[in-house]
Amino acid sequence: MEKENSYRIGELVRMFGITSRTVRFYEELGLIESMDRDGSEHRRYSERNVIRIKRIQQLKDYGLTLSEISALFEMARADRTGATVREGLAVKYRQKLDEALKRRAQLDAYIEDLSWHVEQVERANDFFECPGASCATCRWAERCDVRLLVKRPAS
Amino acid sequence: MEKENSYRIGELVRMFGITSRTVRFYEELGLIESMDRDGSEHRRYSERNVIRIKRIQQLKDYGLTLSEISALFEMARADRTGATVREGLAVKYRQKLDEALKRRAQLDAYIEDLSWHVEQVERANDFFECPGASCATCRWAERCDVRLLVKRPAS
DNA sequence: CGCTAGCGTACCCTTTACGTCAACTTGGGA
DNA sequence: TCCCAAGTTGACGTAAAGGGTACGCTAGCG
Repeated sequence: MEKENSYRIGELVRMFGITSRTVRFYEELGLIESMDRDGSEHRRYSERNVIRIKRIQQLKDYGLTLSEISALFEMARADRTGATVREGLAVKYRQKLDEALKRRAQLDAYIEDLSWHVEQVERANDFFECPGASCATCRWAERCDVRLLVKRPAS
Repeated sequence: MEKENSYRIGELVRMFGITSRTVRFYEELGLIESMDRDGSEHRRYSERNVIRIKRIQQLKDYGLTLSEISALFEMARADRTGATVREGLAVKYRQKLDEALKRRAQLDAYIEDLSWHVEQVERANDFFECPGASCATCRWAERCDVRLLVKRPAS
């Protein structure tokens, strides 16, 4: 069996476009552990570690936090068949998907609202400054420095 | 001219469903200032302050950060005609709208991707654990504890 | 006068995913 | 052998928008 080749931290940095701080941070969290540094002071990483970092990045891309990822890894250590972990992952994915759908609904409403307001402010229907003493909206005789947005009528 | 009526901080709390800590925090940031406390130790707020808080909440709802709001207020202090501020506001709104549109595009892609993955993981096509020695994806003879997600094929 | 809810200041804490020193130590090429 | 880029530990900082607590003072009503 040939010697497993190993990477130095800087190589990971270049591979993934992350910083060495990140790698060490992941180690702190127990997400990865470097190979035995036997004697050397410098960390060495196996192919396995590389894959693990890729995995972390993928899960991160799908919206899992590092602590969720950590929990999954923890699970994996106890459950070598993978069934429980897969179940947990499915749950997480569904959960993130639900959240995303909810976010999208909110975002749509927000976009609609905001585009209406953009139009208003460009037509000067929405004042930031009270226009002066005769301002009908304000309840003060003198100038005021805030004025409410025109409320978007329910369509 | 009748005496301007004033509110105590607790009243604002009840009005807006915010905490007194928040009100004082806004004061710290210079977003609002209470009326002159002349003599009293307790803050008093005018109608003006009330409107201002409403204004802050509206701008916050449209995605402006407190520091952006602060910058606008700062502008308003210098520019009493309102033209510059309105311009600034329009720019901010457009900017937030653009960001929102971009976020929505990303979110849509994310949702599509993730729903595909949900399906995969439920069909057990996406392993968290390597299934064992015969695993075709892994490059090691022994078990490994991470395996890459199946990559979603470009449709 | 006395009570107590309300208000005051001042300080640290939260979350997430690292960034940024500082001050050394080490590894590997010339 | 020498040198310097690369690596090390450890501590502290950052953003955002307040939350939480401690502990003391006050306003205003009966």
